[in-house]
Amino acid sequence: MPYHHGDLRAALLDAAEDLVRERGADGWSLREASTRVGVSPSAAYHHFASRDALVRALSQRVLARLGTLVAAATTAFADPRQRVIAIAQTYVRWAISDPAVSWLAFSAGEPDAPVSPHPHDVLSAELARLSLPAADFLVWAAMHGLAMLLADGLIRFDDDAAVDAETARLVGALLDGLPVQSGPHPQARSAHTERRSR
Amino acid sequence: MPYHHGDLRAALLDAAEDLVRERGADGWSLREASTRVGVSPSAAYHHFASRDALVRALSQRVLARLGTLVAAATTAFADPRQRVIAIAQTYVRWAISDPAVSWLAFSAGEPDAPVSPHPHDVLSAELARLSLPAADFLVWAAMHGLAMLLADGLIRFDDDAAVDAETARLVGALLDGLPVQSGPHPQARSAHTERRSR
DNA sequence: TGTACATCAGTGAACGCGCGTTCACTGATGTAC
DNA sequence: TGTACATCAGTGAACGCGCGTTCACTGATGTAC
Repeated sequence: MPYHHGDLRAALLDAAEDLVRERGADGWSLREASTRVGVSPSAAYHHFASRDALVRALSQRVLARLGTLVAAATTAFADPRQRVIAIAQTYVRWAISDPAVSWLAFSAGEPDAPVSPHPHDVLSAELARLSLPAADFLVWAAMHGLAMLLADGLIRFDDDAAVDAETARLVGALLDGLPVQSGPHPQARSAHTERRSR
Repeated sequence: MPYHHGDLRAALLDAAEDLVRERGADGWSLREASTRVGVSPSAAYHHFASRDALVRALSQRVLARLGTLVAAATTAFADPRQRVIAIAQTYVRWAISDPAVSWLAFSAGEPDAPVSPHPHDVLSAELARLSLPAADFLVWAAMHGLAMLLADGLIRFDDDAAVDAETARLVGALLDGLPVQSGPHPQARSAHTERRSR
C-alpha cells in the first residue's frame, strides 16, 4: 500500500456505499469506511469536510448513476409512452435491487451540486414529448411511491416479471387518465431543477 | 413529581415523537426522551425492551392515528371516487405537515403487532367499492410517492390548495385509467395484511 | 540532470462526548388475612 | 382496621464503546531554475 492512495475520494465513496448496502443507510461510520479502505480516519478530511458531506456526495453519485440507467432504458423503444414505462420499470427495479442505497439517495435532501443526469430530468423530457409536461412530478410520484413501498418491504410481488407488469399498469393507467395538456397548469417546483437555474 | 409516573410508556412515546418532530427521525436518543419526561434512562426499560422497540411502538401508534384520520376523511363524501381522493388528500397533507414523524412511521419496517386501522386497509376497502380491489397498492403507491417527495422537499407546491388539487389530479387520473376489475390479477402481498392473517 | 522547496496527502494519538444497556437498589402500591 | 409482604416502577452509578473531529507531524510528489 503506497503512501499516497491515488483516488482516496472515490475509494471512500465506494466503501461507504458498500457499507450502506450491508448495514443500512445509517449503520456505518466514517471511521469504518476509512479503515476498510486501509487509511486512517483523519485522511478522509482531506477529501470531505465532514461525514455529512461524504453522505451528500454519495447520494449525488448514486442519483447520477440512476439517471444514466433510466436514460439508457429509453433507447430500446421509439414509442414515447413505452419509453416512460421503461423509465419507471428501471427505476422501480433498481430500488428493489438495492434498497438501502436507493433509500439513502433519496433521503439525503437537496444536493449541494447539480446531479447530471437527474432521473427526474430524464422523465421530464420524455413526458414533454407526450405533451404532458405538467405531469412529470405526478408520474415521478407514482413510480417513486411504488419503488419505496417495495424497497421498504411494505408490499411484495412474486418476481421481477410481476414488478414490471404492475409498474407498467400503474404508469400506463396514469398516462391514460391524464388529459393531454392544453391550458397552463400550476407548476411544481423541484429542488434539483431550482438549484440548477439559480 | 410522584415516584410512580402513572403512564410512563405513553409519556415516553410522546417525548420521542416530539423529538422526532424537532430533530428528525434519528436525531434523538432514549436518554433524551427519558430526561424530557423527567425520569432516569433506565426507567424506560420497564416499558420497552430496547430503544428499537420504542421506535417500533411509536411507528405503530402514528400509523394507527393516520388510519383513523383517513377513515374520518371519507365520511364527508358519498361518492366512492370522492372518498378515495379524500383519503389521498388527507394522507398527503399529513405527510407534509409532519414530515419527520410520517417518515419514521413508514421507515420502521414491519410492525410487531397489527396496526388498526391501517391506512392501507381503509384505502383498500374504498377501492373494493369501486370494483378495483387489485388496484389498492397502486393507488397507495401513487399517494405515498407524492407524500414522500413533498415531505423530503424534492418537490414543492405553493399552498395547501395546490397540494389538494394535484393530489386529486393524480389519483383521479389513475382511477380513470385503470380498467374496472374483471379477471384475476396478480395479488400483491402487503406486510401488515400478512401479519394479521397469520 | 540535479537540487531546493512548496504543496499535497497521508499518519497516529488524542479530545470530549453521548450513547444503550445493566445492575443492585429502594420507594410506593395493593392485596391477603 | 391493621399489618405483613409480594410486586411493581422507579433511581443512580457505572460499564464499555465507537464516534466525529482536531492537531502537529511527516513522507511523497512535482515544479522552477
